[in-house]
Amino acid sequence: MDKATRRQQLLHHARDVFAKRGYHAAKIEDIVTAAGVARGTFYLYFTDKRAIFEEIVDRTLHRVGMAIERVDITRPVADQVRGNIRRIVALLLEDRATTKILLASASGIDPAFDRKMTAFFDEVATLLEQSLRDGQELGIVAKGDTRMFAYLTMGSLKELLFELVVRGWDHPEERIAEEIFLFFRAGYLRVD
Amino acid sequence: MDKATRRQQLLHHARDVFAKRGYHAAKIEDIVTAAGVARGTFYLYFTDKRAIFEEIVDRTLHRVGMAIERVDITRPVADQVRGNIRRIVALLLEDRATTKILLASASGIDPAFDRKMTAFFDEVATLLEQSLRDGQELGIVAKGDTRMFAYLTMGSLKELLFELVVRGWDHPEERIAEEIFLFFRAGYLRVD
Amino acid sequence: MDKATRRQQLLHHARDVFAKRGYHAAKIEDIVTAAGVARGTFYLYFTDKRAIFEEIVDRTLHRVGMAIERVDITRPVADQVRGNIRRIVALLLEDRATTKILLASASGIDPAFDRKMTAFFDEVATLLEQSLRDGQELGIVAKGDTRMFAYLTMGSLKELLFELVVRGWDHPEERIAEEIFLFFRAGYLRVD
Amino acid sequence: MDKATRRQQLLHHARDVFAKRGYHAAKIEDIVTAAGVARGTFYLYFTDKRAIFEEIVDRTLHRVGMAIERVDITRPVADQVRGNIRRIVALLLEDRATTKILLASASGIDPAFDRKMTAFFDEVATLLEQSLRDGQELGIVAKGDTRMFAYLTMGSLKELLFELVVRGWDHPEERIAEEIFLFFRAGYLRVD
DNA sequence: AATGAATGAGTTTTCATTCAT
DNA sequence: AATGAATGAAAACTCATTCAT
Repeated sequence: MDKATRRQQLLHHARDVFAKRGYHAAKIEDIVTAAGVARGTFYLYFTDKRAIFEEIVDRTLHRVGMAIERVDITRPVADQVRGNIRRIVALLLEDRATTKILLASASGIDPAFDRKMTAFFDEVATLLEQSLRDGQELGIVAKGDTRMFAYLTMGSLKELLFELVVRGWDHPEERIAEEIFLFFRAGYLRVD
Repeated sequence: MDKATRRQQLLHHARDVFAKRGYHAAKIEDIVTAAGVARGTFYLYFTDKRAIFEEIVDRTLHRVGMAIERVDITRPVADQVRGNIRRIVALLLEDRATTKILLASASGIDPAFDRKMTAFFDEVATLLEQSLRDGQELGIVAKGDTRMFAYLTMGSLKELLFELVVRGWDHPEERIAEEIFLFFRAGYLRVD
Repeated sequence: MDKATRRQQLLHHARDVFAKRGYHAAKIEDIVTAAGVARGTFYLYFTDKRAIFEEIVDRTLHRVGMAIERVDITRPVADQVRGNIRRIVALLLEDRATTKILLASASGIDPAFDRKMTAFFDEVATLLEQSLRDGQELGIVAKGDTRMFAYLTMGSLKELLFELVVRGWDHPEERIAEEIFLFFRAGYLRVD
Repeated sequence: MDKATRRQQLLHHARDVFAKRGYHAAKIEDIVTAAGVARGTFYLYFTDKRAIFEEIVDRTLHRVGMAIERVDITRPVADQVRGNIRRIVALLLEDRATTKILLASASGIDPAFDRKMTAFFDEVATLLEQSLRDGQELGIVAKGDTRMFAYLTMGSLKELLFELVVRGWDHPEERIAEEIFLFFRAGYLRVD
């Protein structure tokens, strides 16, 4: 087994252990047992527990970052928004273990790591906010605080994915993105 | 100092410590130092670290539960919904330290505790879902999966409060509830 | 048992363990077993293994430093030199375990500690050198490199004490200082 | 590269690593990296870390042993003593890395090794003592404890070389032996 | 009730040594 | 012979909890 494969193997099992137990309850022992290697082997590939956790999280954060495309307001907007939602949802449902880690345990690790997560979501919020501002100028986004819209958007997505992935709520995957889109477009309350 | 006051004092300081450091990084030592009592005293009032954490969380969960009133569809709905949002937001912004704990560290404690948090949000989601179903029958809630609406609702609220409380985002408190209400009523996207 | 006594007890047993095994072979386990306390107790009194070792060494280094009196050249010199030698020898033979540590294991601990030892002996050498220079001006110290005389002096003392303490060489204690004095005064070779 | 050369290469680099870091801080990894061989290769040539260290030390101990010639009292003594000092000093200044190991880290390795060092210096002390006894009979060594003279001699030499090699004290090499000789012959104190 | 010293289980990490290739 | 990945024993250190005073 070559180095890269062994690394993958450790990442793979670590991901499962973190998803199952959470960061603090996950012991190096659990990871190496799952991977079927000796304790010392772990430290040949990762400097410490935090490093492997960070790598797992980073990889997916990066993919999520890549999945979000800035909305081009010179083209039809609806499908671009739908596309963004769809890509994020698909990506996060594809590797449920990592999504679980991301949404359920990637906080309270240590100050530096927490800052990193914060920074990521800040970045996404800022990206989103810019699009929303562009949209307001074109009249395709309602008036209101765009930062707040951004948080409301992220929060609703996060919670939904959390329920789907962490709590195993069963909902037809293909309809998720569309329903979220509709929620952003028209809310659900029909009162005056 | 009588028993009840001493308990309060410990709860108070524990809350601050948990809010500042998170559950795992918070040490009993930190709490008793902050409270100005001896280490052993802590265990006269609480069976263990988890117990005091749970009590802090429970108290607020309970208050949040109490703040949510089932919408009475025989009366005008809009203000009842507004009221629910307002009460939750007010309550959670009133004790920011506890809200911080609730939204940033109350997970990954241990399986039993995690289940309890899950159960609480399940309960809220179910309550919300019932209201949404009632609303659908009356035509004041859009068609669609009510469970999903419930999650989207909770998620957006949680994220917003998280940003306000944990990250210190500054937003005029009095307008928060109204803007959330509008978001649920009409979303923000104005595309076809 | 009060804190100070417990500290002393740990210092006492640690000294014996370090003297017997040397720094690296001495385990915290050995120390706490010898002291009859739990492992954690050790860390209530000392931050780590190095800290207790340093404290043991420092205490004696300090006493040795105090024992050396600058020779006052306006008064008869011989007895002052004798006094210095006598005090150092007496002090180091009084607590043989610590002297053993000082002469046999207080090196190779870590760079910072090694520098500290170095600094101490440098200081002693410098003190000695100054006295030797004063002596040269008065004609009671032979011409020659005073730094070298200082090292030769320290080295001969160190080795002798090492043999007495570490290797258990038996030599009448009361005559040691006088014989060393004679060695510095006249060497032993009687060749031309 | 043949076996003998590879061995030499490992010994050479091990010596440098031990000199730089000391026995305990020197890692096998450091040695093989310096030597440019694989970790496993090390164990083809040496049974363990101690073995290579011992070989480095032994080699020089042996050369020092060889350099000391028993003083022949039927011939002029002064130059024979001078010669002994000169040979030892030259030999130890020639390979400063090994001398550093010998004087700064060759203790606290393990009981067996420590005994070996002890035994070597015992042997030298005994050799020296015998010469000193012979000398006393001829009247060319002062009265006094010859064992003590032996230790004082060894100690002064060791410390001086330690300062020259380990601490980088700069002193004209050609004069060292002569000054030491003078020290043994007449000390430096000129008091009554 | 209050204290705070003592406890020791639990975990991470290091690194000399082994061994399959 | 050479390699270097794998091993696992060993040790330090932490901290929630207990308990004698």
